[in-house]
Amino acid sequence: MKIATFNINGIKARLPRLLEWLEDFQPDVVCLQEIKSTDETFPRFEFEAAGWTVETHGQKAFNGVAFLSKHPITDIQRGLPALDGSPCTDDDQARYIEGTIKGVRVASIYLPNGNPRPGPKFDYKLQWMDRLTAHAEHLLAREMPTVLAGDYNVIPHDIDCYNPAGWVDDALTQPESRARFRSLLYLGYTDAQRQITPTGACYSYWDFQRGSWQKDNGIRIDHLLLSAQASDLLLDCKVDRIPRGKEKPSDHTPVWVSLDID
DNA sequence: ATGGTAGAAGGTCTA
Repeated sequence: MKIATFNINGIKARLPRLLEWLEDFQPDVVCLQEIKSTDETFPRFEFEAAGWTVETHGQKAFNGVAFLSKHPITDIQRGLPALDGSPCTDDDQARYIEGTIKGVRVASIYLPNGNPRPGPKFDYKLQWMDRLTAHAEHLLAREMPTVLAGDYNVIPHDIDCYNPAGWVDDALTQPESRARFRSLLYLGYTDAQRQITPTGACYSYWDFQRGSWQKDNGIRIDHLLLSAQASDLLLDCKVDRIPRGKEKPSDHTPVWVSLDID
């Protein structure tokens, strides 16, 4: 079973490229971020016609997350709960969707960027991460394979950045951001990419500007975190750089895990 | 310090 995460940076602009990649790569589940569409304007039919189950949590113009799945999705939850587990009523940004697919609890996460810093956007990022950590802990109590996949907007270590010195003031490298990412690992989640490839660069994002892709000036911010039950099933995890090199690409490229489930 | 690119919109905002 292959589960991929892909920040597609606009579903309408990426539609033909994404359909091609789905046909080539044949994932079971894709966690999408930055669909930049509402549920109503998501091009649902184009995917359904190709055999995909579609579940979205969108908003106008910004953010938005979704699932594409070859298998049924059950027990869907839209939006990240508040710290106490109750539905969060004052968060109007669509950044989280969760569901069960073939017995695996899967989340598609678009964590706030947090720039500029300091300021309200960085404060929002940190409180969102606190809510994610609290919810991730609740998920462990289900004792089912769980995959938290998405654009975390966190560069976990300097090795995950082409030029750490140039990013010291950025929200993606701040100690507060990195500590909260580590708190997910301390709960017991495994960073699948680092389980398979402990050292070396595994970039998943290259800026559209300054020839970043051509110079491989990338960062690793798209992650798949696995509960122990999912980690026990982990066969492989890779970055698929091919989509980033095509015409009209997203600035991100897919990262995927293969789990030992038929 | 500025601007460089891209997407959703059809004016700026976000990244």
